[in-house]
Amino acid sequence: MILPSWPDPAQPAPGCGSGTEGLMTDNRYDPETIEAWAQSRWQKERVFEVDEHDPRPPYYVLSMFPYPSGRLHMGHVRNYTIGDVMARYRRMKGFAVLQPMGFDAFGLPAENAAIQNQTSPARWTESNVATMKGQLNRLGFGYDWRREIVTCRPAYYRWEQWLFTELYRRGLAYREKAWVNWDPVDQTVLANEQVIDGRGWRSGAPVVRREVAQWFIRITAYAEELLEGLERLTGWPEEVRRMQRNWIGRSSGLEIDFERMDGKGAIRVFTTRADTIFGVTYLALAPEHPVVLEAARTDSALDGFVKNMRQREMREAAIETADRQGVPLALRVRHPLTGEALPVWAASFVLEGYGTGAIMAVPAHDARDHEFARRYGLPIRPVIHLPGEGGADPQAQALTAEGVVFDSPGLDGLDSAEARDRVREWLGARGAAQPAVRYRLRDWGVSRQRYWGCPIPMVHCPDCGTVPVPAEDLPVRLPEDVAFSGVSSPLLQDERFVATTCPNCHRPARRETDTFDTFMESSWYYARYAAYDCPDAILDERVHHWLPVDQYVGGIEHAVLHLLYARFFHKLLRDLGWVRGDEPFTRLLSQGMVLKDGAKMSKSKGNVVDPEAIIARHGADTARFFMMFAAPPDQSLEWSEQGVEGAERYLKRLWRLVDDSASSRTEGTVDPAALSAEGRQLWIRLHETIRGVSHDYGVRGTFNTAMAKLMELTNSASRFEPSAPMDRVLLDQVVRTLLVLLHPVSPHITEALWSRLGGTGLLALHPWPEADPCALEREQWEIVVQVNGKRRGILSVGRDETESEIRSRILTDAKLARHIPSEAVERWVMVPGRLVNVVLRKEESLPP
RNA sequence: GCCCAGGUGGCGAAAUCGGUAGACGCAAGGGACUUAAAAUCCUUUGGCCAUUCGGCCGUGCCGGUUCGAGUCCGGCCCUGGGCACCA
Repeated sequence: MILPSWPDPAQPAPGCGSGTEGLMTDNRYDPETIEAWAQSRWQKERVFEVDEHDPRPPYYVLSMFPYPSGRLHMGHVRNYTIGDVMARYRRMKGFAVLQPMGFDAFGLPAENAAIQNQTSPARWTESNVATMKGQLNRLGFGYDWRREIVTCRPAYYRWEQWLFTELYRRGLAYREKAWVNWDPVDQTVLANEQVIDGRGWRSGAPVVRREVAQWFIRITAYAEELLEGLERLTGWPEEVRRMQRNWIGRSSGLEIDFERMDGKGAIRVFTTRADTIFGVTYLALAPEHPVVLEAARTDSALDGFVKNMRQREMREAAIETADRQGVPLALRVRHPLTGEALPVWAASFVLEGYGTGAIMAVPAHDARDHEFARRYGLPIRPVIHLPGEGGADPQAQALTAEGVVFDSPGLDGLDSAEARDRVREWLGARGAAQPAVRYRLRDWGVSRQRYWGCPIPMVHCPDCGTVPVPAEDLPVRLPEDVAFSGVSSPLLQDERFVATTCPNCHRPARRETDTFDTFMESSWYYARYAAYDCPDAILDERVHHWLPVDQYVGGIEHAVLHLLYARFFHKLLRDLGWVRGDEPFTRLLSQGMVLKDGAKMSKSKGNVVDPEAIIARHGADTARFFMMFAAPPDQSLEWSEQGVEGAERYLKRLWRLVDDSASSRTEGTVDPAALSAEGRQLWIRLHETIRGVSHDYGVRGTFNTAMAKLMELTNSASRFEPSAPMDRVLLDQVVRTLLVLLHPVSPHITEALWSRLGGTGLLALHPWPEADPCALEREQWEIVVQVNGKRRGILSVGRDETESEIRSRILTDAKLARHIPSEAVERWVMVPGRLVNVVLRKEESLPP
């Protein structure tokens, strides 16, 4: 028996890839050696490097880039394996696949680590980047590393700064004093998206309210488009779309003016229930509402209440749902329809940031208004009832559902929707109301009082005010040799950074010391990969070749943070003329978490499994195989050391199959007519596997079922004993096809075995096989025979057998017929190729 | 409280369009090989009844539609996730 010997990793085989030269004669499966060998082959052949001149059609696969925390964790391994499998599959399908990788390198952990380890955030970060890059390569992921983006490098962030100044010039970025979420541990402001259950998303500390001057980007200007665009994102999981829909939180209603009886103008409220306007018994204003603040100056009780509200923590505000407090103002307003004088209250449950910060309270039909009214003895006036129902006592409980209006002159008998229309017409005609659409979504606060982030390119000039840094002066470099002591940003004390001149008047001025929220960097990196080395602009025409991303892969935890911001930035870039199309990511796969003992892996739980240890023990191919086999990609995956061993056992079995079949294989073309009966079965199975696996990879994205099908075919091939000469040709075909189909998941072992079988070229570039339709056209089926829906047996049926032939065979089959008294058959349900159900008349069914 | 997923053997899971429930793998039991162990191979494995042929039950619970339901419909329970004073 002559087998090609192992290629020597030290002397990679030449491009033609016969792989016959080399020194190794050992037949053992040694992952470490073959993985290094395969990786050096791909690198030498530049398999993963693509550009826009490639004649193959483009396909862009992107996995969410990691924060360089130091080492990869299992979540990364899963995420990037899914991405790599999709990329390798599409490459074999003939696409020029762009799969880039980079690092989301700004962020707070670098500052903490720098203090702990007496190093600088820059050095710490860059060293982590190097480590993690090595780990990614060790796993065999096929990235075009020429395009690498490390976001803390000026070549990248200068364009982020430039983009921000453009937005500023267009009024899409602005600075404003605002009540913000302040994280007292991280000493910084948080966006609403970054507050989870009243706590900072990273520190976990209770967030407090503070009024600080902040930079904002006007995401609300795109709220409608961001919402509407979700409808067309059919390649996204419904779950993510729903979460974004909730987050944007559109509601449409009416803004209504209530005239102040002191003659000083009006208070404007926002309501979605104008149909209840005759049920209004008071107005409630947020504690931060300007009218409240003004009144508090001369009202000490009110002033105390306002100060108290300001100090409460966000979390308490959430818990205190039941505790609705308020203080009355010495002010009345006029009801716009009845002219009645209504009291005005400052109330804890009204939010300054939503609507107009003021509501018309209808205690009979709103649970919050109701509780507040009961607590302070305010009147409750029902104006809605449900048709055909006596209904509960409106004094005891609010009726919040829509219904039919009563006790409302001019609206009586109308349903809620009709009544709203009429109120809008009445008040609109008098200029006392206008339709309004409000969103839960707020403008994105992007200022962070941290050091390790992208400097906000603005200068504060005593004479000219806030001035953007001109494009030719960008980037504003973040000084990297800083003295690092405590929690506050070293930029505040760094005169070399802060002291500058005004770009306008050239007199001394001060730089902005806030840095950007790190979600800024990840909002546009997908586009920069396409124009990674463009030196004089943010992007260039190459983005039109690659964008949008065909397949994006990442964790569900970014459903409303990163994925909403990136969609927003894409629209900004589109409106500035840099990209085409409305959405950045056509298809999205949200992969599930990696669990151990039913819980998310974390240091505090002590259940972390280090990917590097797994690779050292079992090899990258085994790790990748297990990740794909153990669960569908969008579900959580339970880590199992025994499962990993099972995956390794499978790869060893495949290795042995190639070895063992060496003497019984013959190269050539399969002629189905010349196969033995068993050979024909295997041939059919081969082509069914090709069809099934292709469907699983390309359409369903269920890699676990694809692996199961490959294991079945492997088992069949191992058991197969060739009898006809053509059987030997078939066996060769099956073994080779197995390698091709498994390659996206376990690329190294398959590349090595391919080389060993004398396969031409690199398997990584081998065309994907097509199933032979002749093999899929079956001549024989096993169909199930049921009697009254109960399975009673199985019957082998030929393609040409008629229904009546099948029926008579069932009635004469000894095992089946005893369940069927022939005179009792009521009807035959026949599903071709599937089953036959014999339905008996009830009273004549046989007892067991 | 509102919205959304999910609940299938001892475990991870499969069943793709309403048509054989448990593919594939893990674990466990039995056996082969071995002086022995590891590795590997063969074999059994949802529950109950039966010496055998075989039968009955079984996809969270209760009901319904259907010749036929893990899959569709109604109600409920549990787990996980998202949102949560949004007017």
